[in-house]
Amino acid sequence: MPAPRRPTDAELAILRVLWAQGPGTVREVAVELGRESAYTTVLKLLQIMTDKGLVRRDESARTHVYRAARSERATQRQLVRDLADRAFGGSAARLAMQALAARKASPAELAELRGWLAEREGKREEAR
Amino acid sequence: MPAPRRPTDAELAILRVLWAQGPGTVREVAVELGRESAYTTVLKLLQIMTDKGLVRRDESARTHVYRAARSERATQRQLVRDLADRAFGGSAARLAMQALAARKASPAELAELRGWLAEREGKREEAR
DNA sequence: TCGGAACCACGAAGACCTTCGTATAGTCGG
DNA sequence: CCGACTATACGAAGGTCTTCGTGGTTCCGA
Repeated sequence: MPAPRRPTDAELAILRVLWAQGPGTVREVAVELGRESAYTTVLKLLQIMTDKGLVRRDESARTHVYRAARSERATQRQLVRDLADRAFGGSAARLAMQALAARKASPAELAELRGWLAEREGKREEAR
Repeated sequence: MPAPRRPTDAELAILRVLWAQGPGTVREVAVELGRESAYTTVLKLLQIMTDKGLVRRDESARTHVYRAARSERATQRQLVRDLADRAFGGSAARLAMQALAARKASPAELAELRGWLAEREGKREEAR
């Protein structure tokens, strides 16, 4: 089995729809993507993604139903790890700081992040 | 001017060398990359990157010297923003949290991150 | 039953990416 | 001056990505 490649841009756009809407048909995905891409383009991509293992296809009905093979979280982690390796010397923390600097986060998001860090701090204390 | 595309994998590998070592010749970059790619491959990529505006070339000497056109930080920000848009609904904070969850950060890095957040908190207080 | 609508499979075009071989020309030691 | 070494430029091959048209099938309403 060759090394798993990361999803391409067009593939990611389709995965976003499947994650948000749940499993769906080619038409449903195409409609959701708007008139950006023709029906057959979406079809072709989904076929390729099936071959790659990015989505799974239910062929029991005439109109096939596709669903994402991996969760949004798992895919996000893969992409983040990949970017950390390619551009941040493998450091996820440096990536995280650049992310916060690159785009303003809402107070709610910052609070969530602080909570997350505090919790981790707590666990470290416990481990002593 | 067309929309600036993000650096490709091979381009990023070269940029990493230029950021770490400072401006350099084709040979210096090729050596630093190891035997992964032939000299002429690096040359070709640097020529393309020059056309794209990713690097600048000093041709005053016979042996040209290349340097990154944009700083490492600026490029990292662009990549992070791009990934946030493509896979995190535009939220850099969610990206940051996934990054921290995806790969263990060292205590030093976590401390730095806490300090960064605390400082931001301070600034927000000041602004009142 | 018949014609249109919806479906899937397939192929091919065009754009990029990455690789490297070959051609050509400047440089320098002997 | 000449050969070896270095440099740049260029072209082409082979791969991936994205797009969409065409063809063939199935379904369904009139």
